[in-house]
Amino acid sequence: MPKVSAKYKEEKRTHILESALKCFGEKGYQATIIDDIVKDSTISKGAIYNYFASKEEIYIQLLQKRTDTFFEEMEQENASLSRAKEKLMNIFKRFKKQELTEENQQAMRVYIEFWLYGSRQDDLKNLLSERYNRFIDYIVKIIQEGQASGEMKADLDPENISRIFWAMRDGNVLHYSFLGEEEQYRYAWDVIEEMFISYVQK
Amino acid sequence: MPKVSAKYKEEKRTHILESALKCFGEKGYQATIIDDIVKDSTISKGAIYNYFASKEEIYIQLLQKRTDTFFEEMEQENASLSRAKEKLMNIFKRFKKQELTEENQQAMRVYIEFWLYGSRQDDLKNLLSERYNRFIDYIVKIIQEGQASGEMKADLDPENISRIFWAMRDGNVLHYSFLGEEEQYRYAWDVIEEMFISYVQK
Amino acid sequence: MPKVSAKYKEEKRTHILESALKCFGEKGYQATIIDDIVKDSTISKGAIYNYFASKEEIYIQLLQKRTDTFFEEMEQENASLSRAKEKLMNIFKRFKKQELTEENQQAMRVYIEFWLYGSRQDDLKNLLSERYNRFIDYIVKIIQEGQASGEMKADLDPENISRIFWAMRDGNVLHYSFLGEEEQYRYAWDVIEEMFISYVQK
Amino acid sequence: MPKVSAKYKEEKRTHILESALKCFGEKGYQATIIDDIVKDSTISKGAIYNYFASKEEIYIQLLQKRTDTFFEEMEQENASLSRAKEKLMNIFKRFKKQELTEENQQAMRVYIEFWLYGSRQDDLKNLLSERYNRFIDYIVKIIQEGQASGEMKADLDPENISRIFWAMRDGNVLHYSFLGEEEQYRYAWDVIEEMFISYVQK
DNA sequence: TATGAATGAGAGTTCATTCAT
DNA sequence: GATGAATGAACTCTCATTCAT
Repeated sequence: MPKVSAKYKEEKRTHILESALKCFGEKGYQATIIDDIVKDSTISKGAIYNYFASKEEIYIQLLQKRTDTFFEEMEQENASLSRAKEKLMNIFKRFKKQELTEENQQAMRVYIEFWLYGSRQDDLKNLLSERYNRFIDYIVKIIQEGQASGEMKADLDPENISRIFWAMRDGNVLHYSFLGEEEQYRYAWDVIEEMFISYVQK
Repeated sequence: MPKVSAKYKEEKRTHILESALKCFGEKGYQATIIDDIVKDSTISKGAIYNYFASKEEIYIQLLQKRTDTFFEEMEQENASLSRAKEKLMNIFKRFKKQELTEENQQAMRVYIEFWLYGSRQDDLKNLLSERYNRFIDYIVKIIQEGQASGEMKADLDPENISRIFWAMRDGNVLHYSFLGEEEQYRYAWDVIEEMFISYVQK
Repeated sequence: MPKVSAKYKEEKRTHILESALKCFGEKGYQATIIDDIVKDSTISKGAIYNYFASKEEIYIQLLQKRTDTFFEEMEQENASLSRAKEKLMNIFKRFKKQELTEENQQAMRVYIEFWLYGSRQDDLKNLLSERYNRFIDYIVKIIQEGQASGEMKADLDPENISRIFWAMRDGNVLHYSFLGEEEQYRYAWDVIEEMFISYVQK
Repeated sequence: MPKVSAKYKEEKRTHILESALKCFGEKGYQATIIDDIVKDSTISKGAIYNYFASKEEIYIQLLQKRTDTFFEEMEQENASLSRAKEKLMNIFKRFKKQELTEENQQAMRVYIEFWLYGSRQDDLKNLLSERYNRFIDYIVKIIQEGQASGEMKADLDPENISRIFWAMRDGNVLHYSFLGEEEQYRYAWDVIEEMFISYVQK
């Protein structure tokens, strides 16, 4: 019989992850020290290590959680849409709205940094690959739907197009997270959407 | 009367920078320790500090050197081309060829990591901003030329288009540097070129 | 809820300071490395840095603590004495007794070294100036009392006399700390007392 | 047959010593790095090591040279004086005049620092002891002359008196080198002279 | 479970000294 | 004799992780 409820533990985990995201976003993963998270969360160092085995694990779980949330929300929103193009445009819309919060900008930074960091460590690489494929697949399916319904060009390679989509998005986020210019980010994203949609549709 | 020739010193600097690029590329800037560079270059730690004031300075000089080289080479190649579209396509071609070397893949990684790293330190931020603007301007001018000659759509915002160009490129490089799949990178880049060119031209 | 009591922490601090004093005394401030203090105190390097921000801060706190102790003790002893001359003689007595311990000899050395060291760094200079003035003032007041009560010559400049007092003391300590000859130090100090007292009194 | 004259070498040595004194005075012995001396003297690092075996040796020779110069000059000045008291007063006068130059203030600092530094190393300790005794003896002889001629109290212990003299001087110099207040230094020295002379004379 | 003091293996950097030219 | 580039041991300080309480 556990001393504290599962709910209590889950909340504490979430609390730590939120603080970690904030710290990683502000200072970067490598530059963040555990004491930063202690200070921000007001949870003791020992307690943090009760919930997570290492600093790296905090990072990983953070990523996992955000990825899961992204797909849950996207799935839900897109469920009501029938056309592939609408779904695609909805994703563009989401990124346009969502990413302009301070919190999200930091989250993006964290995720790019981790990408670089993770690409040198085999155990992480698998994890990141899986995650990457999930994102790729998501767009692949939409493109395939569009091709099936005749909305999109039949001769597109869905996987390649999907890669391009995420490359554009990550590139834009990379620049934005560095430059911090909301207006220009949004503006660029609009034009990217136009370019992309006009390219894939018939 | 200098002890060694300027050429000798220049070569030594270059040698250190090459080793540093290799190490940074393999392990990342933050994860690379000076002793890695010592081992790779077989130059003593003290000697390295005779040529560079700090690990950060090595990074900066690396960036500077590569940037300069890029512009020199690009300028030269493009000098013989008269049409804006040709110039643009030449840049696409260059990235397609160039980036597939192992060395270049690492260089890209280094440059993206530094971008993240630098975005939290004011002194570096200025440096990176300047560098960024140089790249932006380069494409801006080509777009403007294309608009003036009637090759490209008149209603494009050259600066925005340039941002998009670099975002796409950096995004693609980011993915490629992580995934390391040459074929797919090249393929994606081809399609990006097609999409981009067809979008900007009349 | 603190993990350990304030008393525990205070004792640990004191323990570190004692080891530091011993090391600084034996090898000098600059020549002492943190590992010397680690070895002597059997407290880990990290723990030392939990209590003090830097090697310099250890030094400063050491100085502060000893200065405070000196004034507290002196104040207490002199409280029961009514005549200025008695107070002055009491200080002489104290130095004669006190300084012959090994520990004190080292402390003196440390304090002189720090004086030289600090005289080149502006932040320390202020600190040392303040401390110096505290010592000067202490004797100034006694001289003024003596002048007011008619025990001491009215035409003395109390501040100058005070400076001379401390110059003589520091000079004597400097020689002693180098030569380590207790007997001669004590003997010299007796004669200095005689010379000084006979000069200031009516 | 030497390639360069002995005179040339001697000048070069002197030049290095002058620069070293300047550097040591400004930054302290330990804080001075060889490159400071290189810069100030415009003599190459290698050349400096041709003339001196180590940084420490530069220090030692500096001390030796200044000590020799002091005694030579003092001997010469005092040769023309017949009375012990006059000789003593002449030494006081010398210190009053001499020490107020910037150069001398630094020299004093150097000498005190070295004293502390040297007191922990046996090889230096002997050297410094010898030097110390030379200074002690110098005043001892004057006191003895004064006692023989009846100018000074017969019951003084010349060695102790001499120690006191140097302690006062070094203490005063120590304070002055830190505080840098010429006026007060001079003023204190005047009063010390008065106190000392009146104490030793009949 | 929670706490935060303790640990110690590194990290970047410095600098006296050497030695090939 | 002169040069200054090269060397590498040594230094201060950091911080992820552990563990007694």
